[in-house]
Amino acid sequence: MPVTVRFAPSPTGFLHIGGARTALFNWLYARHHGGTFRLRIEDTDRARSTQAAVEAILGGLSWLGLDWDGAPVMQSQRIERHAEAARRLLAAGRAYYCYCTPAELAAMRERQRAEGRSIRYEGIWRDRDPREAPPGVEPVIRLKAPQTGETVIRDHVQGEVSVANAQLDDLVILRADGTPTYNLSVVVDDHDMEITHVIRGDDHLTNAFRQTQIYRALDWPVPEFAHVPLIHGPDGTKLSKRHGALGVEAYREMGYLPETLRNYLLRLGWSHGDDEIISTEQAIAWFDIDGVGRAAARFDFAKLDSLNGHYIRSTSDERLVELVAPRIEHLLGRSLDGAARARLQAGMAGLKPRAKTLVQLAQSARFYVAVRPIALDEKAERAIAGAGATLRALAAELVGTQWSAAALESRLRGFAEERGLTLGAVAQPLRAALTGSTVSPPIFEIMTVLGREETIARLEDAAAMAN
RNA sequence: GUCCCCAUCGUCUAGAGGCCUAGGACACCAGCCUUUCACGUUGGUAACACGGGUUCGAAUCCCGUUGGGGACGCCA
Repeated sequence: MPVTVRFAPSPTGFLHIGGARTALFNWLYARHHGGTFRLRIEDTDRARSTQAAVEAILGGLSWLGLDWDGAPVMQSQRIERHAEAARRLLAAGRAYYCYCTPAELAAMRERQRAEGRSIRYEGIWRDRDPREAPPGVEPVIRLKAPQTGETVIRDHVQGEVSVANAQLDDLVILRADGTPTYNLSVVVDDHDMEITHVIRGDDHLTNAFRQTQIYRALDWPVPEFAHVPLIHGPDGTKLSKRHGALGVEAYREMGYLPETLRNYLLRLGWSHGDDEIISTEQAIAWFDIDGVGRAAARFDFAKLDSLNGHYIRSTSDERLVELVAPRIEHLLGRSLDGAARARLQAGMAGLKPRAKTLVQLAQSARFYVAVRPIALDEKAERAIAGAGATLRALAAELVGTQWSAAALESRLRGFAEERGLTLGAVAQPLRAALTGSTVSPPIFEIMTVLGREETIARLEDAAAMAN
């Protein structure tokens, strides 16, 4: 049977990093096995689902490069089909009406909590005659779950996991208003979509037991399960929207490349020996569930940064200019003309090994396209303080110098030597004058990118400021 | 509280009984390279949670303890 997997987010917020990894694993599994990767939007919580969230999720997946097969299934459009399954179970005697009110159930849970017992529905209406139903109460439908024995799932990550059926209660499958609940909807949709492998977060492990019971009641085959450990925050607890989990678009804004995220997320919980830098092609070739570990992992920005630096370094100058130009335009509050972009392009080779993120790259590239007189930071001001005469002499010296990095370097070395200065003593004020900073790419490279006229003008600007 | 899961350097992990004096990556420290900062490169600090078994032999198997996490909705 061909592999069919799905990613089934609920559109109640952005696509967070845990969801992104789940999507990645499903996508890789499908691509590796030549199968199908489907999307299902679980929007049956009409109160919390929003169209904006649907778009954020689709946008996040697209940015990550995870393309799905076919149109996304909107779960809300299938509730009639779900309800029908519930009615079928009712007719077959595998489900029953329950007339408990939400208030009664809350009181029951409260009592159980107080008595230190496990919290579950006690089957009050399981065998009770519906004719005893209190007037005016719309019933829910509950699954008549097995009460003895155990339910076992064979999970591809967790192994064989079983739970005593006595631990599981008769869950609601259809609400009083006639709408289906989560576990029923998932089972019906996974069945109808012919999902062969359910790969999802560990937090769904207990749902797998209930879903297995629903599959059995419906006489449907149970799919393969793979429950992937969760990604924890730096504090070691589940990432959630309420404690700092970020959407993938936040990572984009912070200047991470999609290939970085793919590689990083892949290595969080999955491994292939000692391999760290793994291209997407390689990942598709290598990925399988047996490489997934069983322990939760913590998210670490330091490693993400390091990986991103690697991918920035291996990205073409052209693409980097495309990515960084809008950020610089935003910083500057104006658009860049062709000459400015040409400078960025020319300077990119020296800029990119110094950046971990596109944010840093934009910041460090800014001086190339800044308009004179450029602003100097504090350290740069200190670097030129008292160096006015040197900078002026340097400007004069540069008028007739051949304009290549090699020629400039030998000329500058001579200039420093004549004055009994180290190269650094000349280079630092020069760097400060040209870039406004004490940290930059190689100074001779910068001069060739800036050109003679701009270089000399910036030197004179700085000289004037220095004394 | 009940149930389920997990446990190797600070972090991500390799490890499927002898190849382990436990390997790699990030971070950190030191050196080299060097006009600054990076990049690169060399070296270093650093872990099998604990206690019992099983075995000639255990990071690897079993049991327990401890610690961590997850789930217990007419949310998904």
